[in-house]
Amino acid sequence: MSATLKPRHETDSPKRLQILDAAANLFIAQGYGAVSMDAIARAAGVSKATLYAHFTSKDLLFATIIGEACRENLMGQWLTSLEDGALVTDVRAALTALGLGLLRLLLEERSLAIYRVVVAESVRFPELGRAFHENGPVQFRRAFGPWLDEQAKAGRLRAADPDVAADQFIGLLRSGLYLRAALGLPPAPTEAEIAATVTAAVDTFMRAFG
Amino acid sequence: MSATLKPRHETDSPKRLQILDAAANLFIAQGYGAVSMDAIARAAGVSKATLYAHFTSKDLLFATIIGEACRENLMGQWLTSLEDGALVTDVRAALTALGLGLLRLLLEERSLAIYRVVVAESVRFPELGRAFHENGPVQFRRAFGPWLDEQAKAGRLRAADPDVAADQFIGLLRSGLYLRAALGLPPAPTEAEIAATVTAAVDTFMRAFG
DNA sequence: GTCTATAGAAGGATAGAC
DNA sequence: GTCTATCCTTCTATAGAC
Repeated sequence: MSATLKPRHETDSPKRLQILDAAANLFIAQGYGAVSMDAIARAAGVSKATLYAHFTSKDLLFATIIGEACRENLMGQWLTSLEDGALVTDVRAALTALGLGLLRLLLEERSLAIYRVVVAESVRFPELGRAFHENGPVQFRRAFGPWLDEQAKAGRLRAADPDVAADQFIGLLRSGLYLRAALGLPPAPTEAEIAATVTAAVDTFMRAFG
Repeated sequence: MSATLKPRHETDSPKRLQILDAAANLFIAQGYGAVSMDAIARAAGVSKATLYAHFTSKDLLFATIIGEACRENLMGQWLTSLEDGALVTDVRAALTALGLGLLRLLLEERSLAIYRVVVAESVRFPELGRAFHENGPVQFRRAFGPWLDEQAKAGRLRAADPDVAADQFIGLLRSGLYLRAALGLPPAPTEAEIAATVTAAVDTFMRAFG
């Protein structure tokens, strides 16, 4: 339950990488309780003894893998789109591009699966909740807030608390569609629904802060 | 896995009610995988044989209990506040009262625990996702939408798609605080934070739809 | 209906050979 | 490091007595 959390390295043994990959797929898809160490060993093509030679417990393996999944930047990659030259002065276009990228990412099956696992196990594994929060909302605020301030200084947006505005933008994006998808309810979101949700979110945001 | 789902009745045997109560507390607090039938029997003060006499499988017991928890109206009780006479003509006050009631309810430890369990298990138990969605967002739309239409007809709100507006109001309420609480991250939300979140949500909503 | 006792399977973790 | 084989615990579910 307490040991060193080694991140993944290219120098890691092939077996270790096999274990990490197999366990990640299983844990992310099925959660902690539904996956056995037997199943992981089988999927990784190693014996259970080898598995335990690399990870001293199931808890440690789980925390390592899901923590790493959270740190693989849920949102960071999309924030750079705010720096796109053509969009700097067109607030609505910038928000729409950002919103589309973010919502598509949030609705990917892998993102949803990580969300389900983290929400389910964050009580027993508090470090997972912290990692998810830090790499999701917190990171978004850190990048989006300054951009909002910049736009406000340029007179293209009303001055407001940037953290609140950032949270509300995410909240608007996650309205409606997201919960349905997180619960796995059919029908799966269509690209048209995603676009409509983003448009509605940007409309509301611009009316409030434009 | 498939059997008749009997709801709770006053005519039910005391043992059955003991089982339902004990199992509900355990499942809601710890989820499906972490709770054993042994633990439920112990907490209910009955033997495992008695437990199985009432519920033919762990799956059935789990689905019965969580489904019932979803149908115990997560939101319905608060929608009546919209009919409060004094608030009919004061849109901002009505939204603030509604928002406070809803957000406080959503942040209760029991509501959060149900959310965690449903999100975690809705893939394996699709009926739970449906029950949660139907008794949460869908029911809210059904009550909030007509109220919005009414306000629009009275000229106190701008005409807009009531479903979208209802979803966005929930989205604004759940921005920031809610995810942190769902992940169990300290510090626990204070009443001041709740009030500030509601005020900010109503502000944004009124700027967009007022 | 309710209990004690237990079957039968699967779980996490380890010993010892190579 | 890696394997096979196995230990011990815990799990779901049931048989049989009252």
